[in-house]
Amino acid sequence: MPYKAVVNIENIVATVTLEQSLDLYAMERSVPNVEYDPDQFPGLIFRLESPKVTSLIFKSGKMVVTGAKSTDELIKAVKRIIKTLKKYGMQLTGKPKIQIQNIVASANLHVIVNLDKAAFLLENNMYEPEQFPGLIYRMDEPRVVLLIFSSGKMVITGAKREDEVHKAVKRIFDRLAELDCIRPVEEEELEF
Amino acid sequence: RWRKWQIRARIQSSIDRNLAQAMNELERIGNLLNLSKAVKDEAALIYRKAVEKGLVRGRSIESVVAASIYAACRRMKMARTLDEIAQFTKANRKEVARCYRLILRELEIDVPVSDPKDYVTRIGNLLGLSGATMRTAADIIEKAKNMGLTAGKDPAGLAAAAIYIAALLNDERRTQKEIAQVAGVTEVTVRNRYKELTQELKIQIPSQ
DNA sequence: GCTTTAAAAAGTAAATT
DNA sequence: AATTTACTTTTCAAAGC
Repeated sequence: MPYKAVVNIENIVATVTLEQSLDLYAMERSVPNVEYDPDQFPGLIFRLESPKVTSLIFKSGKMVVTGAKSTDELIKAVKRIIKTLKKYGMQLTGKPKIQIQNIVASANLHVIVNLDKAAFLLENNMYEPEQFPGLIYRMDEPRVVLLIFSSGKMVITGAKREDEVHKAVKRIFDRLAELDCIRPVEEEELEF
Repeated sequence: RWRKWQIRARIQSSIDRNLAQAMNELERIGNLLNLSKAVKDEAALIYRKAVEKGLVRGRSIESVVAASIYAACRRMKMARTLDEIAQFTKANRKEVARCYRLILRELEIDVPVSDPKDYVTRIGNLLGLSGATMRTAADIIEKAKNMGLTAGKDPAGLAAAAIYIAALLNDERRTQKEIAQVAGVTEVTVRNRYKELTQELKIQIPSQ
């Protein structure tokens, strides 16, 4: 079974530290299209159209940026968020510190996975088709969680670096192969 | 020395009090679900392990009891959905599921993957179907498994469709609606599984 | 633990048309 | 019966209850 996995980064969650406190009430008044309801959630919600990301901004000057599909997109988005806030009169100084907290990716192994067999032979897994169609596998190294479907498609989450995603996909493919839990796809429609 | 004994005695008495209350709950829910003594005993054993490992701290006794019953049913191959069990508790399905996952992780308990055949037996009995029909349905499930049609699918939905087909083949037809109701799935799910099973297994349904 | 945000996978569900 | 929308699972941070 040749290894021909296709991996896609779907979402990057990152924290941004501005190192200065912010007046979210003033921000809500001057910046358009923001949501702020401190009774519901302490963060102000700011949506950037391009790159399409959503930011949760806190009064401590820390923010959470979600939705980026690459590191480049994430950095570009953070710059634009800060530029936009400045445009509407927010006083921002210093350079933001960006930290990736979680990377969510999808992958396709292009094989059929025998989930019943994998559930029996694999360690640290949970497969409850009454609750969810995927097998949940907690990998120790790299430390990520994979949601594996019988179609050979999967979700990889919990990674902090992109190489961890690729490493995890290769590792689970090898593991499933050695446990004899995969078989070729009869006929696969090409996706473009 | 004395203090250590005192602490141990206090912990033991708290476990005893917890167990006494839990066993009442277990008996109540178990009877409402018409579970046999063997299943209730298994659930009691699982619950006792959970208490000893301190898994009940910060959680309601009722939720952990419900989760223990679910785990016991799975081990004893007594098909019961989480919803069926959770309906007799104040907790919702999500909370019972959380406790169940905790039990699976923290206690070294092996629970086999849910088998649609267990649901065939339960649905067949609830509908008063013949043993022949249930055996036909079990055969359909076995063939579906071998063809890889069951992975990721709700075992209750698969069993419902297999029962629907088997009942038609054995001339004791039941409507999709009544099967869906006792199986705890929607008619749409029964129909979707029915289409897939008849097509992939090339089952010919005699027209009425 | 909860609240909010994003995203994929595949199954199931409910509301419209 | 086909669409659309929405929820199941997993991950992670933020501040506060």
